[in-house]
Amino acid sequence: MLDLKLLRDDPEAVRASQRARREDPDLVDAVLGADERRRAAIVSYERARAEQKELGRQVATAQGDERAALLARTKDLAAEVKSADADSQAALAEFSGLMGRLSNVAEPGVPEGGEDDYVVLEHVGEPPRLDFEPLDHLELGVRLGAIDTERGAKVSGARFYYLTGVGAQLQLAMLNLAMAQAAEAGFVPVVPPVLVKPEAMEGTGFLAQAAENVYHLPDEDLYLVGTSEVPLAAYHMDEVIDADRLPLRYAGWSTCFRKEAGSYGKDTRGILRVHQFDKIEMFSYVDPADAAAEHQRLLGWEREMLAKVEVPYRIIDVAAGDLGGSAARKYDCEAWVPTQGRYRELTSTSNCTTFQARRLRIRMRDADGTRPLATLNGTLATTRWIVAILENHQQADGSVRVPVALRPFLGGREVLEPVAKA
RNA sequence: GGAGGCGUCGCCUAGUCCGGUCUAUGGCGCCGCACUGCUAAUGCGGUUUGGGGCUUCAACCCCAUCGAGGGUUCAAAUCCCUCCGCCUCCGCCA
Repeated sequence: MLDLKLLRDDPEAVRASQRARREDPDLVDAVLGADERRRAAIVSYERARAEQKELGRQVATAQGDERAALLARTKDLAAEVKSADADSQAALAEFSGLMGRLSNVAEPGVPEGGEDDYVVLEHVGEPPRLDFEPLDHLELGVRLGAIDTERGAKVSGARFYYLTGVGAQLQLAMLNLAMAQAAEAGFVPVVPPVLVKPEAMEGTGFLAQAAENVYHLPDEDLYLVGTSEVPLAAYHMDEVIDADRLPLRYAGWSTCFRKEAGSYGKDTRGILRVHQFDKIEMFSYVDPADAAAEHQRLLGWEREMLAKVEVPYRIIDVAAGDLGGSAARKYDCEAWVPTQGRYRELTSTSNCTTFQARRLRIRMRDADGTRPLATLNGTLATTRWIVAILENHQQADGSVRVPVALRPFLGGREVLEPVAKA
């Protein structure tokens, strides 16, 4: 939810942001109009209700004819209150519907434009110079006995897979390494629920543009989360947090589910784009004044983790039109994938400012009072990282060198060797 | 899954049977003030949350809020319905 005060005080700023996001700037005026109508309706209702209450007090003590007369008057008032209440509820529903469609205001400096208008901030590491024809991650995964997409499809359908043997161990090692790093940095490790109520999904902004990618269980009206950001954000829903407890940092480990609607034919090979994967997600609750700095810190922890798996990557500043509704700014780290000759997203960190906190009613309290805090999130490791690790560390004989930091989590193993086909 | 109990403004709690100054009681905690060598104790005042009005600010006023949402009624913490959560017992089962 956008800050209504900001919207009232500086609608032009919100219009500009909507334009930069390639969303409808006229929505701003529609929301402001609905806000006016809502306020007027509230005033009418409160006036009628106050009168009704006053008369009610008199009825309570009146006797005889006086009481009968009062009752007649208050009967009419009851009808008035009822209709004023209906009006204000309708006005509120209209307002909320429109307000909910407004995206967060992009941070100053965010590149304008859409998906392809990102700005590359930095390159880290060099793509490996391979003096042999590289195999792609699936070919490598099959040879290592690590990835089985055929059986994944047999059992569950397209975009499902089994991680087996060293594949399963590699994923566990990577996730454990990430969780260890997060814990070291002061994050509270969390294994959250992955089925959540509509309120949690709605509050984090995933039932807007991203709705088509969300799995829903209609019998129970529960949603499968596409990221632990959802349960980590909703964790403090409806709470007021003392400022001296901030920042609160959580690292969630969860399986993530995405329908990948609209990506037919894209990345169908291997485990780059799948319906189910595992992820370690960092999530921070901070004072809004500290949000931009926290965003940089999250990016820093992502860089630290990427360095540990020794893959070359670049950092991009995602353009306004590609931010998603909740984020004010988003940085992605994209790893080099040798067989594709391009960079692919491994992490994404978003500053959602107070947008999610308003929807989820999460506030902070300090000497200045109670107000919404800021939430931020960032990826620390996902199943997809296996793609980059296998491809960048492959050797001519089809074996894969294990990055040094991962070795303790893989029983000291330095190389993953091909196995006979199962 | 079945039966029963419970849910009150930080925590505990009165009120619910029998609707009306409930404009929600009291205690604890917390904040302010007073008193007091310090601390403690005591006294007085304040202390849910959200929204609106009026305001330089504060004060003040109004509306909503007794798990959530409906309903009955002139009037609901109180009566009725649905849902949610917690507890106890029974059943079932990884």
